[in-house]
Amino acid sequence: CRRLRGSRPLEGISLRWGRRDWGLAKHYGYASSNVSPALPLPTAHSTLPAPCHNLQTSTPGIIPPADHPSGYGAALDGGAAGYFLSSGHTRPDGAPALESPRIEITSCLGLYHNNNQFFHDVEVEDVLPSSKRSPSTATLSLPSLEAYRDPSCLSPASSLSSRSCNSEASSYESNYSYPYASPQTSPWQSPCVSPKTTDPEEGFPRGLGACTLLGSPRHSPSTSPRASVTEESWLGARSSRPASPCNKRKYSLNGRQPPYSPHHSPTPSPHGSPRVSVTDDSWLGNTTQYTSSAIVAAINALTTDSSLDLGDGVPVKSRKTTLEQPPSVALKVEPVGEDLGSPHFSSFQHIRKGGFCDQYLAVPQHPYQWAKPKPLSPTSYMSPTLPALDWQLPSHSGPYELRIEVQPKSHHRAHYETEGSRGAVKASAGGHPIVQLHGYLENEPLMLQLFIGTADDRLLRPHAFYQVHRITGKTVSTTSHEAILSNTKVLEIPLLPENSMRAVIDCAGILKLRNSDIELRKGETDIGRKNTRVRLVFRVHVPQPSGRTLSLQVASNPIECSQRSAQELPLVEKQSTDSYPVVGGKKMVLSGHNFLQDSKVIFVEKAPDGHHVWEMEAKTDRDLCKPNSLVVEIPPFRNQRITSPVHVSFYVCNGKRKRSQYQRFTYLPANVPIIKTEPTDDYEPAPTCGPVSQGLSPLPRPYYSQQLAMPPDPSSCLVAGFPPCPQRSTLMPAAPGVSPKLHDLSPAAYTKGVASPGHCHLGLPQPAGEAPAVQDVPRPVATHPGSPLPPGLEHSLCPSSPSPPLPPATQEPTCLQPCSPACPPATGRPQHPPSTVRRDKSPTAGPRLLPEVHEDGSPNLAPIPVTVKREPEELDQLYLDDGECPQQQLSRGDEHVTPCGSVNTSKCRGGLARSSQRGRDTGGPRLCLQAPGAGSSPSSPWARTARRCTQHRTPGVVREGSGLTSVARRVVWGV
DNA sequence: GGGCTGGAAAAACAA
DNA sequence: GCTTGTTTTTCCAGC
Repeated sequence: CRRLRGSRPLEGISLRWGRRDWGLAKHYGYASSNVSPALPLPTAHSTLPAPCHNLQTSTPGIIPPADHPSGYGAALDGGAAGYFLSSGHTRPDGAPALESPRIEITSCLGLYHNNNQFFHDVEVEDVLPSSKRSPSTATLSLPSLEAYRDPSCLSPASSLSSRSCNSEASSYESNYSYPYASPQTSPWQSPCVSPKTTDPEEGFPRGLGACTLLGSPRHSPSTSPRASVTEESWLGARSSRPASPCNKRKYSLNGRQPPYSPHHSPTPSPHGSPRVSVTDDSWLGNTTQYTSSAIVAAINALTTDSSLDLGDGVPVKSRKTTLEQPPSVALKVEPVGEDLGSPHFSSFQHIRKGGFCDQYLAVPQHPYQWAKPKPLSPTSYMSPTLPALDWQLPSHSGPYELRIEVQPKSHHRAHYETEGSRGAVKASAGGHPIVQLHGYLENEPLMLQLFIGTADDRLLRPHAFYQVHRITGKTVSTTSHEAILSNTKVLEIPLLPENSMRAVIDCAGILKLRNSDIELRKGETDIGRKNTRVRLVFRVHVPQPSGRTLSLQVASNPIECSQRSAQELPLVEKQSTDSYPVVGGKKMVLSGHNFLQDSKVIFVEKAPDGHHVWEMEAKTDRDLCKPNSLVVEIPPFRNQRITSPVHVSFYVCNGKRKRSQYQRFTYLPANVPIIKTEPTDDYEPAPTCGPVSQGLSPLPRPYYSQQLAMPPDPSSCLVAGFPPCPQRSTLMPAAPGVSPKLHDLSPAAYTKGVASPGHCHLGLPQPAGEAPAVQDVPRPVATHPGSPLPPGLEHSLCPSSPSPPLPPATQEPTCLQPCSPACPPATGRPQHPPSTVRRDKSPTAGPRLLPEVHEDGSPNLAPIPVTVKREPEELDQLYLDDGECPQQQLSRGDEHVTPCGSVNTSKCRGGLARSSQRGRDTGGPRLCLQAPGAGSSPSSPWARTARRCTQHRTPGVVREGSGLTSVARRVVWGV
């Protein structure tokens, strides 16, 4: 409230809302981010932690999931309910908590989903059990709606439906991983105070961010309503053309990390999305990422006293933005029924309110469109605790399986707001992607949700730079409806029994948001440059007899959305062979796109730590080379005496920076009978695959480094809120340092539809009918009661292991095995081999023998029997995603960065990579943090600040430009 | 006339 | 600080 009374003219805000944002705000509750610190949050404090599911997991003080019938739902409980119910409109002193204009929101759920049942309380009463009813009303103060851009600046060409709706859900990843990232992540472990996270939909994912909000001073009265005001915002309308560099996000540390509010949690509030930006080329190891995140959190806490002169070097604009604090927001929820008080419900509603993450920004929405009540309201929406969009969900559970019958094309040029639509995503063979829910025998239609997810090596989550775009017209046969969940546009498509619960996705296009716009969002740490791959993520919520909802999710194969990439980068879609004896010599046919006669195929073996152990350029048959096919001779493996399959990878290179993603390949022992596995086309994906995998893709398996690093334990696949399963604790203990990777449900799954171990867990753990899948704590496959062992499960044992038949193994071990080398050390990280090569400084020509990290035939390499490897250290490395060691991961591109593994001793050169290379890095212990900032240009204020800080060993902020190719922004703090 | 597309120039970045 | 190569974003034109 105070914020509204602050420097920013309230009138201005009103105008904005009245003009365009009103509808959205009203529906999505921008208030979330505006929670006033001053609000009486007796419960909030105690329950705030809930929002941050990650934290919950790691924080004893947080509501133990065990106490809750449902997994993450529990987390939502206290926090949400308590917060909302108690916050009310009055302050402790009895004074009205909300002095600023408020919006009375009715049936946020309904609005959110446009479900009738939630739309009106009355209806809810009549139709839904109290437990499923949402609070009748919520009162919001005018939030500091932060459109990612000024409404007036919307490109004329933009269609309403294509207007950006920013996704920020990715914060989840960080949250999720924190518990495992490092013990040092104290900030994360502390109870999250932010009520923001109470939102089930986004709460968890953004938990951190949310927490930050609440716990952060950002909510302090002084904060301006528009925390994320961009230059344009301040100055007014902007041109459709990016006003770069002004538009470039120039974060000040403050901007990202709000100061502490005495009223808030005593524990440092993690700042919004701590996630590190990762692009194809810049995927820095998770290690760094997470560590950095934790550090960021710590820094945040430290910086709250503002004693640090972080402002130096920070663009005024940035300061302006950061200094402002969002208007305080009060959310009043009036429970309709007894159950409304339940945390779940409250949480859900809260989420619907737009989550407290609106601090980031409000995306210009289509007022009327969203305001329309949705006619179809599948029961799935009745669940008050739908999982957040960045939650990793299984693709199948019990009899149900959500499957992508027809995968989308690997390329689809996304359109900008300034452009007209570029049409719906198409299927490779023409037509459009098709999704079907199997095992559902009810007559009630369900709603299929579709959103654009990430396709990098990290956990699947809404893509910050892309949004689904609803396509309409006479050519579109599938009806759809847009909704926004957690700032992520979601297309809702009915799944009708009469259509066999099958939907042709011909109504989904992809909208590209300008990098500068997204990067400017508060809390956004991802970078858009070269982050152009996405996946279509489908979700369906199946109501269970128990009244709960089972949520299934499946992601498509990666889709390259950039024009250039689509035109120039080689893409391997299929490979005729995925395994062969070490002797090599066999011809392998690669199918894909953009192959050239000069294309090179490089085989690479990586050690578990990511080091390249071996590299070999395979011979290609130029005469047979075609744009869509390439014939390559499998090179002999470096070691002809291996006793167990060795997983390697290869990629096609068309020249500098034009490399395909890694593809998997397995060398078999020379004396091992070859099992015919080709042609790939013949391969039939296992009917049931891991959770996140879509498993239907006949396509080859785009090789994702972390595919192999799938979390062995079920819990790992779960949302952060879940407590580690017994198996995990037993088999994979130690995991504070466990890499996030273990939780990663990478795209691996989608290759060949084989689920990674982790995926399997996800899929199996949730007993149908027992409780909402999303709320159930995943259990090891072996323990899963009602789930039959999914066919093809054996594949999950080692997704990366293609054909070699693997002896039957128990599911449990299977799940635990991911970290085992059996699953190839994550190898590839798309498009970065060169970096590694350079690092290795090994000869580039011909086979290279690098220091072997592991011996051939070691148990690690043996696909079976599956053994659990209890080596935390290795896990840490594994989680670096593609198996690259921290150093490697940090050394993206030409930059050589030392991993910032530890807070106090690591020597970080990330953001200062360039400076360091130029001898400006004075070295010494520093904190390496990721933080938003300005361009990475050495001459940029950020870089200068960083150098200065480094040289003087003073805190500073460095952020590599949005175009970071190697390392995300980070904060370098001289110690 | 609007939606789709393919190209490509301009601008922004990064090396 | 300048040059050059890349990548992103905006425009255009044709279907």
